[in-house]
Amino acid sequence: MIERAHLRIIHALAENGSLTAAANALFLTQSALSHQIRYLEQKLEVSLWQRDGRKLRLTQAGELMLQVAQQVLPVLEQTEQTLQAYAEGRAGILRLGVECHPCYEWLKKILAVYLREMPQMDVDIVHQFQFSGMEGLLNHHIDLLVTPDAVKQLGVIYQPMFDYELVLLVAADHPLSKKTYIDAVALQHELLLTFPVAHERLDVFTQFLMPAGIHPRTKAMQSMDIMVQMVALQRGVTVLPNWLAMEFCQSLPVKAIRLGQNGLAKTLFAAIRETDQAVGYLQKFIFLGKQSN
Amino acid sequence: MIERAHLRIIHALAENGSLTAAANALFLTQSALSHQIRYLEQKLEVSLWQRDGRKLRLTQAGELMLQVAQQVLPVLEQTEQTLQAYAEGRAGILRLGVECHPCYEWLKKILAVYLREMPQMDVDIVHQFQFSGMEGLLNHHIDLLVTPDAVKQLGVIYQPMFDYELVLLVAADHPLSKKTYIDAVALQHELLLTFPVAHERLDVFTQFLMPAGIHPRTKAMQSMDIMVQMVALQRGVTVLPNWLAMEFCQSLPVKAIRLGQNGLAKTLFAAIRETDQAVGYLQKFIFLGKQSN
DNA sequence: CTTATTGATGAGATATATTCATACATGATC
DNA sequence: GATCATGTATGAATATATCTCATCAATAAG
Repeated sequence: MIERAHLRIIHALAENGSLTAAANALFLTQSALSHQIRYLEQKLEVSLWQRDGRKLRLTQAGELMLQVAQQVLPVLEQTEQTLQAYAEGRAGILRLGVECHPCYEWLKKILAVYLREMPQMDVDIVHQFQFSGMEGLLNHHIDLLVTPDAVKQLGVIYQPMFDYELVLLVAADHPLSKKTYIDAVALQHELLLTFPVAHERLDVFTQFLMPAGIHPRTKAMQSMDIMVQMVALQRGVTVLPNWLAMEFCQSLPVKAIRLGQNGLAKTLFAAIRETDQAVGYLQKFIFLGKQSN
Repeated sequence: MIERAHLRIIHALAENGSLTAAANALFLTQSALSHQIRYLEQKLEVSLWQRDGRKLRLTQAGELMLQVAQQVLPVLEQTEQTLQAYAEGRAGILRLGVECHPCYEWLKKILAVYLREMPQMDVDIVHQFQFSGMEGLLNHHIDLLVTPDAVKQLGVIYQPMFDYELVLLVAADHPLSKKTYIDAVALQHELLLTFPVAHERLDVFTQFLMPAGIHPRTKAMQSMDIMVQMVALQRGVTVLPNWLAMEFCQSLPVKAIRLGQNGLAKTLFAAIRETDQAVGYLQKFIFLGKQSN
């Protein structure tokens, strides 16, 4: 019944004083506006304006409609602007999932850049999932999962973003600190400080220690900073991404050592639903992620 | 760009779960909804929903649009209802003008009935005008003028509403109280209590005393009740509409006497702008006014 | 594997909106 | 008070938008 066009006409009429002027403002003919309102008046059985000399005067019904126009039109215009921003990938909520500690540490770096470049975007970070990050992605709890494991999954595509290497962190005066690389056996009698997750989810176990049948003592710790402090005090060793290890080498008496002769290389992937390939703000995140190398 | 139809579709989709169900709810085909949204998506260059299996899932943009729909649609529906009420003359503001004391007294009676029958109507009563009630009517400060003078005026039409007679009110023990009617001469030596307005605006002067060349002493009074009290105490006489006089005769020792052999007949008219002839709530007022006889 | 349900899409039919031409009304100007 | 400039109303023709129909594709259930 009442369409946006009608609100526009009533508003333009009030704004411009005459139908002719309103028609110009709307890039239509005076006739079009007259017909439109006449049609609406017939439907509503109420007149919205009266001729008063050669001007038009809004009736009480017309005044009501003008109020409504002033309430509704800005909402629609604002909505169109926001949708425009969505279209260009500038606005929205980026819902990210992270499952591993290195992912989270890397994300902290990249996020600052993302938020600076996308001022209208909000970001939600989810690290607790009922089952897994993948399940969260498929259930639409998140829209992008940062993960080192590109497990084949229907409807999900992976994009590599960031390459890094897992390294051993030891005290500068630790016996192992002279080596350029170490084998798994070298860790047999060390205390390995880890994050508090199942060993199956730690690459150093699945890809380095377990294949060699080595099972060092471990101690789970909540805070990475305290973990590194303890390493510096020769109270244990730990495994970190190389770029994090580098940072600690600057400020503390610790050293990073390659795990195995060829190192333990990893890649962080962005996993998104296939249907979301074209979504601007996801593309932008992946683009920035790739640049972080 | 975003039309009411689009909001309706998004809303119906969220409400009914599937496009087909939404289409039924809107009495349209599923095809129509699909085409509409597709067109909007092309214009906005943003997708509003995604197929998820054989259901549809709103995107973030779609969710935004749903929010807007939930904000805007009720406003438009409410507006249509109110306009419906306007159309049936049930809602609006009745802006009344009154210029004479009898008019005002009569209005008080009739207004209670009007407000009871028109619960959605507001009433404004204006009795102060820059120049005249007629000017107020033509300037749209009021929409209906209650007046005893049907002065011809272009663009204004009059409808008779209420007939009454002006009568003389005297104390029950006043010498004149025995008469069935009096002539103007009989008032020559009486003190005439009047409302505080120019004599030219009082019918008893213009239509009874002045034609006979009689100029009794007068005293202007603010309150009609006190005026009548003074009449009862033989401190003067006054002229009132017969229906008001009747009421006082019930409660006080006063008597009403006809002015002249044939009485001083008056009619209250409703004056409205010609352009407002079809306005429901004005018609209703005039209808009730006529019934008050 | 088949079937029922749901959404997408192109073509054609229908409905709606816009323009054009013109009539009508009004207020200003000479 | 006749003329002109300005503004609105309206019928008919045209342009545009919307809807339906027929059909395909995808999917979930039997």
